[in-house]
Amino acid sequence: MDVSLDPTLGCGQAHRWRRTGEWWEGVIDNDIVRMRQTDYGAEVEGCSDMGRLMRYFRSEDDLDAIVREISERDPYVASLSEHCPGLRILKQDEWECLATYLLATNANVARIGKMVESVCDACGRDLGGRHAFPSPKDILDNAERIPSCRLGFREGRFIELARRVEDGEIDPVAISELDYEGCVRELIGIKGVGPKVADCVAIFGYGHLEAFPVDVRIQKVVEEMYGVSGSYAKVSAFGRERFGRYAGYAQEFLYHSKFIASRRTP
DNA sequence: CATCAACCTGATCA
DNA sequence: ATGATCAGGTTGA
Repeated sequence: MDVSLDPTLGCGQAHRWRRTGEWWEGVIDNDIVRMRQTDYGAEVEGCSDMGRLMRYFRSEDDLDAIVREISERDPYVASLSEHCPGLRILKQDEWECLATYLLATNANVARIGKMVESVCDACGRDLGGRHAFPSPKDILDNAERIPSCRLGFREGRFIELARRVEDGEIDPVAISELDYEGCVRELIGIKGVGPKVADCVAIFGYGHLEAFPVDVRIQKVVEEMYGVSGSYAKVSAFGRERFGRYAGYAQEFLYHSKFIASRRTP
């Protein structure tokens, strides 16, 4: 499997990966996984289920074919993939992805990571050094520790989400049966989940690669490059129609192009 | 349906 | 150093 760890794990799609020297350390389910880049792919330590790891990295995604397909619709955006070869969209755990992105509201990537790690430390199973992402029950059983995580206005939404999932009002597994539109419709009904978070969960948690999440950065790029602006619905629909079933990958390429541009311009 | 302030906190900027 | 600003948005008016 071809993969570049830096753009894949460091771009903010998953929030539990930390880089120390040449090693990336993260938590997948109940494993503390360490990875480092090799010529051909990645070296892995600590993973008890390589099949799970392959699914996590969506090893079935043929990156060249995806870029080719995007290229038929928009060669320029496809060419942006050269800035981040080996970038893969991840397939994260549904519940973890939903709960994590609920916390992402109006916070920067650094802060999201801290909130997530804090919640894991406070409520998740101790794996030895790192903690697993807590189940809804873990959160409810340790609710008194949540205030120390300093989630701010997200705290109430976070606990309510845990309660509704634990009570069966929300079923993250059942949502995986739905198509993209059904998935988003279902997610948006959750308090604290708007269109942006729903799209992120649809793509990173449920594997709907046609989702085109529009954050402030993508909003600016799309306006600059295509002159498209306006409501969330309008811009994200533009992305899906323009780039097709791999719009999510196109979104990543655009995201990284903006990153490079903004770092070059003081 | 579009617009807009308020929202917790902390990292970043002036 | 210390205060303003803003951040992978959502909500409710």
